[in-house]
Amino acid sequence: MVQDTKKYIIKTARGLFSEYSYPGVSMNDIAQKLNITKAALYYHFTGKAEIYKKVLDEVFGNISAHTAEALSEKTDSEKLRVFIKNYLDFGLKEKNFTKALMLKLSPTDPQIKKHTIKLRKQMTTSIQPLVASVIENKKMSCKIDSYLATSMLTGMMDGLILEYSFLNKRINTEKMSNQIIMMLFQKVEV
Amino acid sequence: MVQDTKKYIIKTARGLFSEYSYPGVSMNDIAQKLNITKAALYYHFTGKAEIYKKVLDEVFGNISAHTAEALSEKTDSEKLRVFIKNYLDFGLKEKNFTKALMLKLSPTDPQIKKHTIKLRKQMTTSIQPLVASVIENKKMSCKIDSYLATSMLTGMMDGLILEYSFLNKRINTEKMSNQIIMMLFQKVEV
DNA sequence: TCAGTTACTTACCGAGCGGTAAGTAACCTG
DNA sequence: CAGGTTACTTACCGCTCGGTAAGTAACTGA
Repeated sequence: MVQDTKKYIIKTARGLFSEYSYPGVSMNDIAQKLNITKAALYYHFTGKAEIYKKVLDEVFGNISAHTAEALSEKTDSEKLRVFIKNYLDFGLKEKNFTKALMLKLSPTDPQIKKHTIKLRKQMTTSIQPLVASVIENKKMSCKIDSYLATSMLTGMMDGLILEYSFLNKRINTEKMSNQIIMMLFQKVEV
Repeated sequence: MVQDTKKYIIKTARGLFSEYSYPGVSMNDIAQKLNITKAALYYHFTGKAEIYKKVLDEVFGNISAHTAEALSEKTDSEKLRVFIKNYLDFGLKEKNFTKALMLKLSPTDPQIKKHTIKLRKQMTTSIQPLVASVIENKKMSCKIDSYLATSMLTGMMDGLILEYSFLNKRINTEKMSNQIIMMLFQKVEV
């Protein structure tokens, strides 16, 4: 059962990367947690970078799924609300990981950085139209570029996730997502 | 001239930490850039952590100065605008540094993390009253906690800084600061 | 039964890390 | 001019890192 072992390695690695970030996790750490030797990891993968990339793919797969779920809501503002909530929930759960590392950060390996940028761009592209339509429908007092607004939204969410997990604060994502929408798009939803 | 050498070391270390982050810079890197040996650094400082802390103090000193400058403006909204612009300018200039690392991130050394939290809290505390008054005066459609709003503001700025420097995008901080105010506080300033 | 593959382990490598002990030139002071 | 201090350098330490070569049980198919 090669695939099972591989999947189990990825799963374990993901947990560690999520908790301690890429440079904070060694091949030995991963092997120890699996009760195997480091060399065994090199039987299944070409190296640390490959494992990390596979983890990244999985994480972005989850984000895509959450985004798709949000986009299946009825109204635009509801789509946005669910997207924000899902993103916050996910980011806070995957601590050091979705949080900061994969999104941006210490790109020691240029290939990993490239891969990350590609995946992240996919996500941004998928929600930008939504942000654009929300901005237009909500009659802002002044025109705002939808790309910038999307950056502000994702930037703000990332920033908040970083802030709260850094300070180990509790966060009510339900309330928070409503307040973000209220602040950014002037739409109040009790 | 002990002090001169020390200051020069700090200055050089700051540049490197800013560019490559704490774990990305070794004592050898710092020494090499100064054309001295690694051991010489240990003559002046107890270790890497001490150098980093000194750098952190300097950086936060700069931020405090910028904040004070902003707070000396006449109107609240102008204070806020200048603060945001200064913060963005500074964050983008000090790349990997103010950007992410010192703000939050891989706190291998718990002492450094503690130090960072303390310094960061100082900054937040100094602008929260400003945010509070801006919120109140701008008659939002719904009450928002000033602490949360401050977190959203700083989180958003950090997020944007991260985003733009990660993707190596140019950024017009003048325009950006106006748009942030517009989005967050419904105040337009051409 | 026996060769071949699979899924590992044991034992190692060289490089780089933070940090230190000992030595040494240059200077200042009595 | 001796003695001590200052500001270093040379040479090392132990450790961990990512990665590899070689060996080995367990299973598989002819």
